[in-house]
Amino acid sequence: MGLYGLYGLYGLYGSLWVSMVSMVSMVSMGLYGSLWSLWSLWVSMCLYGLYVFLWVSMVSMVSLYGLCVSLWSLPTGSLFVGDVNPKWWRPPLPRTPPDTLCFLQLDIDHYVGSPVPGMPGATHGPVPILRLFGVTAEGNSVCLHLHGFTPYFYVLAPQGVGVQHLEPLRQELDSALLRELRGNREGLSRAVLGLELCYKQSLLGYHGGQLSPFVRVLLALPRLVPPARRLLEQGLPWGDMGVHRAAPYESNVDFEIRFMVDSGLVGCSWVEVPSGQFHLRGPPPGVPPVSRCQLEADAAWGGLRCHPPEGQWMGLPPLRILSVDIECEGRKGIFPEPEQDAVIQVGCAVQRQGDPEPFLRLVLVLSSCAPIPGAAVICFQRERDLLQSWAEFVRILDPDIITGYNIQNFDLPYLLQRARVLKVDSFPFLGRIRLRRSELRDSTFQSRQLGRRENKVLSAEGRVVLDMLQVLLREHKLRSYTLNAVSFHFLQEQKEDVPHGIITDLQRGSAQSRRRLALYCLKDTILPLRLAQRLRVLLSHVELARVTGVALSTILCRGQQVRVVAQLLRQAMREDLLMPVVKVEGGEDYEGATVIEPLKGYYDVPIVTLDFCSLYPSIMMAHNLCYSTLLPPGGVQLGPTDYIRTPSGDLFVTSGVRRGLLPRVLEGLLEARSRVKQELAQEQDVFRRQVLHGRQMALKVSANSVYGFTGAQAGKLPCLEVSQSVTAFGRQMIERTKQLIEERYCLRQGYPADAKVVYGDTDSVMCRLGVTSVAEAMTLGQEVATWVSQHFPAPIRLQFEKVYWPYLLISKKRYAGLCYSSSPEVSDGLDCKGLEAVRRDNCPLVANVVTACLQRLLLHRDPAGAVLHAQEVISDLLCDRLDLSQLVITKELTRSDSEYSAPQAHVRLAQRTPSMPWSTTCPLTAAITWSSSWPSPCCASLSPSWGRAGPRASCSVRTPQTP
DNA sequence: CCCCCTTCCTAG
DNA sequence: TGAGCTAGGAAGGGGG
Repeated sequence: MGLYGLYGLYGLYGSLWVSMVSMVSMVSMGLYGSLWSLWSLWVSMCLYGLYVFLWVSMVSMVSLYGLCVSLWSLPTGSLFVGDVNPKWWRPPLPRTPPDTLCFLQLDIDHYVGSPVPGMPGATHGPVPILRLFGVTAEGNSVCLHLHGFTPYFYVLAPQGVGVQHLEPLRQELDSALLRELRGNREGLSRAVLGLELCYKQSLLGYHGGQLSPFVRVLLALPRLVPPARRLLEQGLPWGDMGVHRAAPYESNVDFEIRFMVDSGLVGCSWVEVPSGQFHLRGPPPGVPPVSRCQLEADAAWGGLRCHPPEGQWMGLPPLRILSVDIECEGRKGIFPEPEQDAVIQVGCAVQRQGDPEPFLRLVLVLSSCAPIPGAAVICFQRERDLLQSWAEFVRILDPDIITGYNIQNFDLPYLLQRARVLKVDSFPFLGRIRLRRSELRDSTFQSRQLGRRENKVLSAEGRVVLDMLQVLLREHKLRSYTLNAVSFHFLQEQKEDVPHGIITDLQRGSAQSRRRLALYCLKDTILPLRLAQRLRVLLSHVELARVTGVALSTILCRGQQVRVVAQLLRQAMREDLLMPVVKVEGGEDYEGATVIEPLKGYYDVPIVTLDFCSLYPSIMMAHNLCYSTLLPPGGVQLGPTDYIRTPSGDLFVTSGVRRGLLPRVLEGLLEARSRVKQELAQEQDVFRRQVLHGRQMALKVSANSVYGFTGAQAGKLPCLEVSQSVTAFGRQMIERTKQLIEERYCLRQGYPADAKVVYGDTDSVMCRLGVTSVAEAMTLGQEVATWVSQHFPAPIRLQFEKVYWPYLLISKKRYAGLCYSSSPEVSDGLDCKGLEAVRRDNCPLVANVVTACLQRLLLHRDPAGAVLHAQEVISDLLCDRLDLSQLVITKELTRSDSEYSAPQAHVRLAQRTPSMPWSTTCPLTAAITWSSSWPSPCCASLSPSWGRAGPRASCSVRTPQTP
């Protein structure tokens, strides 16, 4: 009796709590969502009652603690109750609640909610609450609500401002803001929490180092920042100081970034809340949980401890990675549309980070399906049950990361839309917040580099969507990005052979044919997991998040700028420097790097390549180039040794006066890079080497993008003085290097020959030093590099990179050569830059022919033979590389026998190829022409000639436009 | 035929 | 309100 009483009481109590907590969420949901949430509320109420009942009645059986929490996580429906595989649950919670709350944070966001008693910050009205999602070392999922962190920004105050001016200004701004809040439905009573007078400096420009008065504007909600900034910028009365238009600082910093920077928290790091400083959500009198995580707690912002990702805090907990793939019942020749075409199968594979294999394979099939060993098959008669069950599966499984191939733009949107069409009300709740509807958002991403890219974004709070297609598009330049091509390239493994056209037929066939489709579907979930594993995608992205200090999801779905901003802010904060908000204006372009005029030709002698390592970062470090060291024209007067004039005419103070922020940031990145390179040198495992290589590349790209950030005119903080100084130094350096080498390494100075810089681009020079062997070239190259380096300030360093022999220089940015980088005996193979062999805007035949010709020329060292056997090359290609049935010789043209020209063979080939992803299905045509003029204006040529300097040759082929 | 523009993709 | 940068070759199109 008593127990039943408790049950009902606690059920009521719980439901009240849930309803209160859900109020705010419901505001943002539509009517439909609200209806659903009411229903869910009812279910939650029952479950909560049951949960509390179990809790109270089994207090002594502590081992059931985990089970209770699991029950609380039960899905809202009951489709699965009989089918739940124990492996689906996360590991149970430890026997006793944790003493300290320690976990790896994977995702950070914030929401506006009601204050929780006992937590810092406002005690009534809406408050911003940060939310950290993560996983403990034991593999339990965590949701931590952090209270008391306040959004803020700064404005520059007029000289002579005093604390007495603050309260009138606060009231002015406060009432202006509240007036703008139409309706003020949340009942905000105070928009401006406070103004603080502080003394800081702008990080833009050196102004003698004096501090200026700034006002720090603390606001009740992050969304008040833009209007507050606008009001202050437009001008408000500052008491007796009159109306002042105040320049804003750091008002364009995202709330989460602000929080991470201020807390010293980097992405994917371990955090800890000490004993007694957090309150686990749970049974009364605790606050009821709102998430699906196993552990949920509240803590004050100040109670969070952040462990730098070093030593024991470098590892990762057993994260759960869910890979998903769906099959649709498409109509003949029509791409599946969720408004019409059913989802017939959903494949899932789940792997723990660090495990070699998935521990769970599951496929949900519409209609019957024959069993599959090693995989669970669940059959459904109705599509809506299938969809609902999948969503419930996701909620039970509680994955940290959702992966797959093109899930971001296809599978997930399709499922969501299909569920909407079929009115599967409980479907779109895929995140970790119980009452939060998963929504689809269109985002356009535009940059000069990548062009315009349209993406869909699924909201699933607390889970990270990691689409392998997006990762590969960003990080690898491939000819084709189909899952099949990519798997073959990286795994030497391919998809199950099921052509698109027969999917519907297989579905409509028998249990056996649906089994075949299920195998195909499962394979498509396994392949992305294997790809991610082989390319160490998770590890390298985690590393990037840690290095640049932003969250994993930021790394995955945003650009380079936000990473630089985060690093800049961290550095600036330590020195009381503030980031101004600059206006975007379409400025004119600035001058970039020098490309040395190539001495075109075929070189049958060793050519030494020397390059400046991390040229632009090292220039910025060597000359202390930064926002904070820029001396504006007509600025403070300084002694002649206190500043430098860059080759572009801009002035910067020396590091003795003030060390720049950017040089410091770069130091951090490059030191991390050299640590990784040391590791790389000791690593034996092929694939771990690839990771480390990828990681050091990522650090290099991060360092290089610091320069790009200063030149990004549509960016957060462009500073062309910095970027044009960097490139101007670079231009000066490469000219100087050429001059130094040619003046010292010559006959007149006692060297065996006159050295010649035959080519160079941005940070590299290719030199003919007059030596006749690779070994000599390496030795002399080292010496030259060391000697030249002495002429430049640290950390600028010219290093020996490799030797080319032979070397074919066709034009700027187009060359090839046989490469020796470590051993003079063993070549590293052909290196080919800019030629059609490495370009993706031609059909594969073109690249193949060019590669074959380059091999003849550079590997077999037989330029004449390359032409004489032109037909043979084609025959080789026909036989070895291409399917004869796919090639048609449409035209055979003249064979010139003029004594001044090499034999010409004009052959027109048509090749049917699977189209490139961005191309249509038209067959591509390649015209291959051999001619004697060089460099040839022909569309395609491989043509040697003999001049006074010896043999010369060029090779290029093009694809004509498809008619 | 030349010149100038755009588009694509690469080098660094 | 979110987007790193410039140089440069190959090729097509349009205008003179």
